Amino acid sequence: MAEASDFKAEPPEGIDTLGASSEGASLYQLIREDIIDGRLAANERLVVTDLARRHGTSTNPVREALQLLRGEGFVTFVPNRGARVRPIDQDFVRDIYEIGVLIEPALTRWFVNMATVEDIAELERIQGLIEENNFADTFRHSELDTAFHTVMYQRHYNRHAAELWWKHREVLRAVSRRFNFTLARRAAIIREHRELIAHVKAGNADEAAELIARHVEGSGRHVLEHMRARNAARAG
Amino acid sequence: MAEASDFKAEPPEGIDTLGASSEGASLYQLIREDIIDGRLAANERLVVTDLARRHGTSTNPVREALQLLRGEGFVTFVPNRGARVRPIDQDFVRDIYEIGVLIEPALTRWFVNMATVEDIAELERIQGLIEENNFADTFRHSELDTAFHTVMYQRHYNRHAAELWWKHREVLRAVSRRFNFTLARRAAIIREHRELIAHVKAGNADEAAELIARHVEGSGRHVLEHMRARNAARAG
DNA sequence: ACGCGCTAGATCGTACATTGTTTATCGAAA
DNA sequence: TTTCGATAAACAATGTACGATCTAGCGCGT
Repeated sequence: MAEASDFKAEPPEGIDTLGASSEGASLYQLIREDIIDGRLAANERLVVTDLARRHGTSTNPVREALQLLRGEGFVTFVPNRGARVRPIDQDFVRDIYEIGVLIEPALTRWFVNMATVEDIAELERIQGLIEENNFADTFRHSELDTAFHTVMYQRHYNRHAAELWWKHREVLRAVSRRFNFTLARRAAIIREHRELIAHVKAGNADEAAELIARHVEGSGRHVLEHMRARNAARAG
Repeated sequence: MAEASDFKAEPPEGIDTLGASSEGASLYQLIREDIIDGRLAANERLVVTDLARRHGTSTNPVREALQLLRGEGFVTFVPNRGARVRPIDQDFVRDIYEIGVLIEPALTRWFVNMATVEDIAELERIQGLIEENNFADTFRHSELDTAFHTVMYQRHYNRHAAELWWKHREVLRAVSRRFNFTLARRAAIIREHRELIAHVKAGNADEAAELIARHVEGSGRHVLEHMRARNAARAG
């Protein structure tokens, strides 16, 4: 985590992102990304035979991948009628952001009290990269922003909460990648990140937590506005 | 929800508790309960062939059930080495309670602002049954207590949060069923429930939320103390 | 037009082949 | 004799193929 070119977002340690089997792993990830990135439409049927053919395997790995996705909430099942894509709509995104608003402040509070000099240096390094990039490459920004928050939550003792955050984050990252940042939002992100670092340095846990709550809420509002606008455009 | 004998805890609407396939459904539930109730030891290997034989099916339904459980976090997988039971230890329970402390107040706040006369009547009815039972039948208390909180969270617009709460609740219900309630805890539960109803009636959302936070935290502390004691006894 | 039955297609369960891992046994060296 | 190492055999996970069961959609008959 010291290379200047290192900006690929990594999950917090101890969280298994891989699928079960060698074949199943890629299948799981492929289908999942197809759902999150919107290549598979909402409520679309997931026919096992088709997926198997498309990915060049037999049906069994597909079935297991679908069950895994079901457990994670990305597909729904009706007995004897197969699987469907759970729609990642505004409600879904709103729900996730609201949970983030509740959980992230607590994670942040802990981080502020446990942050080392190296942590702060890492935060500032990533923040430097974020400002250097300055939203020119939105994909890169997305990765950097995720990395920024990962530094804070990575080592939290509540692995369950960290895992939850990461899973939500993966969805939101994919969703927000579809939109551009408004100028107001860009400014807010830079400002709030700087403020956050200042709070961490000063050890102001409460202020940091409160700031994160606003940060996440602002981020959610921003994405939801975009989704709403796009939906309106599509409908009109 | 009007019969006096109705005290079986039901999940909030819109949450699919059933497994995928007819056979797979029961398999999923059986294995899950074996894990939660502790009949399957922590980190125990889950051999597909064994489970299939034991439940009188072939391996495929077992594999799918395991993947489903993996997605829900009850089972861990290592490629080519199969599945293991994720230990439901003190850390796990603590993590879940801490998330509850963060989420439930928000759910409660919403409920207080949306509660109908019928909701309050239902709360009072269940509370009456709880006090009538007075912890004589701990299983029954567990169900009633779950029903009490379900009334509050059932119709929350954030389905994701409600679902999360329910999943956590199912685990905690099974864990806490193993222990008896201390007298202090019994008194606290009755008192806090009554207080909560009063807050709901008065429309004091903030007070109710704050009370729930304490309620959940107290419940968590109680269970964790029991677990700690049992572990100490086992080790000594 | 409406209902009934049939057929196409998909899910679900079983059986089997393949691949990788673990364990036990045997042999050689210390 | 013991210990280490290699090899082989048992075992279990993963992938493939197939048959049974269920659903849905279409056409036919009334």
